Amino acid sequence: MAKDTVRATTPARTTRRERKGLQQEAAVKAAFELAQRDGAAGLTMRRLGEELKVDATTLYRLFRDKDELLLAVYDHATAVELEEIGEVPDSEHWQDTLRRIADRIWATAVRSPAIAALTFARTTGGPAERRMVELILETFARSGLSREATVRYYRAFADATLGLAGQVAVLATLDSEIQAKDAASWTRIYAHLPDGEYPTARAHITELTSIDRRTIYDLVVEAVLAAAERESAESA
Amino acid sequence: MAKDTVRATTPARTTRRERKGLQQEAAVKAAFELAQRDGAAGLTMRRLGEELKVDATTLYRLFRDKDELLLAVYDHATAVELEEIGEVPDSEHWQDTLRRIADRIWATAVRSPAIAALTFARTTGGPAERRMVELILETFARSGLSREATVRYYRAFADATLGLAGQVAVLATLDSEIQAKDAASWTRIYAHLPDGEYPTARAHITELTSIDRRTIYDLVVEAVLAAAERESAESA
DNA sequence: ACCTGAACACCGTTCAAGT
DNA sequence: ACCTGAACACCGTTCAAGT
Repeated sequence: MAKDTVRATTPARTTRRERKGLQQEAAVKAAFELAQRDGAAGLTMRRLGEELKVDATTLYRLFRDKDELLLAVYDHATAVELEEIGEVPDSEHWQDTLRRIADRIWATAVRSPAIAALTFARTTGGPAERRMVELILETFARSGLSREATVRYYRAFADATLGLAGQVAVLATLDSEIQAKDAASWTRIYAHLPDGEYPTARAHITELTSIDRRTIYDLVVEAVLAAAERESAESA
Repeated sequence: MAKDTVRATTPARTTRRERKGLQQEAAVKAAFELAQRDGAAGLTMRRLGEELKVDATTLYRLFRDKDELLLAVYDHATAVELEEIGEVPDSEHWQDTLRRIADRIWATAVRSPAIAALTFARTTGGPAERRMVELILETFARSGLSREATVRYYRAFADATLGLAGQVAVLATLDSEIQAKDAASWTRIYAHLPDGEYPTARAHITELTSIDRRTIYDLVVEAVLAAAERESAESA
């Protein structure tokens, strides 16, 4: 519990900047846990202040506004991802590396939907994001793609994974009542409509109700990897 | 200007249900325009009430809550998309139909970012959404895929396009200051770092700064279509 | 039958005042 | 030098009261 680190209880031999850094770290950690526990709606400046036993307005000396705090929290989540991905063995095929990365991005969205939902479309500008960019670029570059194509596929991979993971995250932050409604939408809508109205949807009702989001995520990831592979084979 | 339709100024020969339907329609249209004009943050119940010259709380007889209103607005946007897509000629290749659909989904996100950002991860349950589902399913089914694969690719296509379009939409709803920061992030971050730190990112800096989001969108769409084509060729 | 408006329980953020 | 707390300008939503 480093809760009180936001207060000036640090020893005298730290510079102002170091102290501020530590306070930010403590606030980010607390915000992360708060969002985890109480969801996106629970992460407010007042509640975070309470958690840190500090007046909410004090947080504005640590972060310019709530947005900046959110981005810092998201970068923290990315740092965790990177740690889980760990070292990339030299022998690992570039596609397998990307599959592992995609898997961790998904895991973050499932574990921390509140944070992911709030920031999936954003650039954090933080150190973890930079390392992640470097890793994905490096990996596509290994495939033998041109510089231009490497960047194109890096972006396709990053945006598609974050976009799809963002959807699950947003959904997970909604009321469980709405989630249930969303999950049952196929049967709810099509099971009780006149026969002629949506013939194709009705003909596929079994398949529509049984497919899961992770399958779709993997399908899109594989489609992007396959396209990259084909393009690198062509240029070789 | 059908502004006052929310008030009970309709002739006596309409049932209560018809009247409510008209009022809902007028509210949805006004909400759509309000979001267009003032952005996501501008679409509040009070402001919508003002626009319709009705007390904000009156809207709660038309929609259970703000979420329900939002979904109705999103369904309205989907209806516009469908109109723009128009009839699908029998001669059109299934991939070209899907390209046109993807293009209109993108257009909605660019034109109505506030609405798209608020609802891209959601199911509206409305009539336009049902017709859209029917159209996309129908089109994939034309490719000769199995029932199971048709549904798989329908979802991959729909989720990927909405996810990516959702990202541009969310970005477009942010302060223009933040948008500029986001757009310039590559040069801002990597141009001023020590040489050894992110070698791959630095080596790709020109390409990273020049790529645009629409190129990435099209790349992902094409990757999904190519995967569908290969799978349908295999099963044939 | 329909609509209003006061009220509740919140938000993010600013800034003068305290220690 | 640092932190507080009152205050501002908002939210979505409920419900008793009006016409």
